[in-house]
Amino acid sequence: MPELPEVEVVRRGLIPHVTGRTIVATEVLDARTVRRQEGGPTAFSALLDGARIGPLVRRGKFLWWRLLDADGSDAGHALVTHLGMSGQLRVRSPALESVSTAGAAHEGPTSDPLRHRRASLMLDDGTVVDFLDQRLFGGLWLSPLVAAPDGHAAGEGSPDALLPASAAHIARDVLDPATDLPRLARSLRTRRAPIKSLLLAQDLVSGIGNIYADEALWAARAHHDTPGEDLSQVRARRILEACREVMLRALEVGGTSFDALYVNVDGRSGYFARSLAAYGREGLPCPRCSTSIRRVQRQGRSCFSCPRCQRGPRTHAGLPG
DNA sequence: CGGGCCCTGGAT
DNA sequence: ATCCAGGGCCCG
Repeated sequence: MPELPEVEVVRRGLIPHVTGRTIVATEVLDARTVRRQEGGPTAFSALLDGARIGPLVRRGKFLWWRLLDADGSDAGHALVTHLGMSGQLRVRSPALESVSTAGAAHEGPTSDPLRHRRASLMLDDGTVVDFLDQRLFGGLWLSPLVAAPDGHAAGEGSPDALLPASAAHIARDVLDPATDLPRLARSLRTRRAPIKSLLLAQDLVSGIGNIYADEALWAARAHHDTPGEDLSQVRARRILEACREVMLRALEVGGTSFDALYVNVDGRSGYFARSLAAYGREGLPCPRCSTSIRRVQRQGRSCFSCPRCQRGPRTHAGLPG
């Protein structure tokens, strides 16, 4: 599942292939992929046609492409991409295409590298960027730029404080130098909701999904059910620092992937999955104390934790887990 | 702030 | 045939 590190890997992978290029055509195979677009896929394609690609910027799990007019001036809007659950951005060059096609013909339809292709952008040098998405939770759209109120760079890779209006409600992420961790920790401590819900709330702190939330809570020896208001400042900070560390570590090895849905921009999977300590490890030993990792459901999502290292507020009470 | 929904395909 | 996976948005 693409969370911050995976999206950052995609951003870095795309940059050399797309920056400075011009979009000469777009193809929308599934109209549902073009979301929140005034005028729908038709307007989407019309506005993108002829646009030049400027900086690629990421905030949390949102990745946007700044666009320039033909004369190099800022177009005032950005191409926003969100990978959702299963989205991928893949780069194809004419030279590689024949290789891929040959491989697919040999191995059958399930290994078709363009399976679940929903949209494509054709660039002026022949490069094609494909958006693949099995579950259709991801999407592409154009959004006008607005200024981030704090005046800092809007996200990783941003030349200025401008960001898409449709991402303006997304908080800065824990890797953003403009994020004030102590202040964020204090704001978590004003909330009654369980800490894991708070870590997943993208309008408080962005980029964290179910996997890294569980990993960070494990690393910080914190229980997912602990209300934010019950955390000390030190403990809240420690959890946020764990979020930062676990995502930096994932970034170093190219992101997480374990169900073959996610691959990076070159089509290769990251391999952080090997070093997951809690997530997806129900019944397996905790790497710290060997107690069996336990899985419980919260708000329809799985939570994996060590019942010994991560003592919670309700270990004896009625809730399952 | 929690629950339901979107959506597909692999597992059971 | 049914369940499960979950990011983000919308609802009450």
